[in-house]
Amino acid sequence: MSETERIERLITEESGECCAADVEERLDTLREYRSWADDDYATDLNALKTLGNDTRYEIVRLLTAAGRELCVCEVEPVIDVSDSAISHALSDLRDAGLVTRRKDGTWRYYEATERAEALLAALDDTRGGQ
Amino acid sequence: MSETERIERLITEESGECCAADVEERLDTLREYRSWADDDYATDLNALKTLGNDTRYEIVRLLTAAGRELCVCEVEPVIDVSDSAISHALSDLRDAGLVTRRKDGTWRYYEATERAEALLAALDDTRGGQ
DNA sequence: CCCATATATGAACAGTTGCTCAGATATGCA
DNA sequence: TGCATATCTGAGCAACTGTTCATATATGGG
Repeated sequence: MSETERIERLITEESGECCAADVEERLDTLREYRSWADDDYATDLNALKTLGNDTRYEIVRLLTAAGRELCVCEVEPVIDVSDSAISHALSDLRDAGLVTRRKDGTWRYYEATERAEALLAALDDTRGGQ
Repeated sequence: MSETERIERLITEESGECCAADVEERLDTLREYRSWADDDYATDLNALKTLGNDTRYEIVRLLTAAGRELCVCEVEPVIDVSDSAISHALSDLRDAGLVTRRKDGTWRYYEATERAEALLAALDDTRGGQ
């Protein structure tokens, strides 16, 4: 059973009839839907991948809840992994465009970006929806 | 070097002075930031984990671009993994609250939820921001 | 009731990920 | 310039994930 045949069967059930051209048209339309901007694709997906991890998600929630930049040493007492893991996490988050970094002496201050806040807000705004 | 000492040093640099009570207060505030709703936590994180995967992300983008429910057999010709992988992906997306399913005979129609659309919109709206 | 079709499920295995440990930078001060 | 502190980096390994293959379920029609 080829996929083309299945689409043909589907269209037949939907509209009562179906020719080869109908199948091609449907497939073209579907392929069209899939062709979104390729440059953004990797970046966007990476933002989701990066935020979709306990440690990194917790850090971003913390930064957002604080509503201000936090020093690495303020993050460490609250998040239960090693200092090294936090440093790795912050670095990944920065690469993903989810936090920014400011240097001040040996201190490093991190703050959630608009993008991170928008993603959390999307979650907050759609809770309980089906 | 304990974390408490580092916080003490930070506060001293920030405000010129720091006593033990200042450190405790700062730590309490930080811990407070971290105590968000625990029920939602797992659900929200799971939504991000689930969407942060090539196949599943592509499927959700496809459904959103289509702007209508799609039959499984319409998803399969466009996404380059086995039928089984697509079925697994759709099932995971449904568990995560990112798509809904409607049965019609042997066909299954899937559609992106508000939550999925909100997350994609958050990405779309914050592109190019630092 | 039996068969064909559409989709779902489970096991298994390769690939990826996230943690910790050890050590490397980098900054400020004596 | 040498030391202490704050943070970062890389390697290594255990744990997790995503895919495929084989098989199961479910629905409709003859």
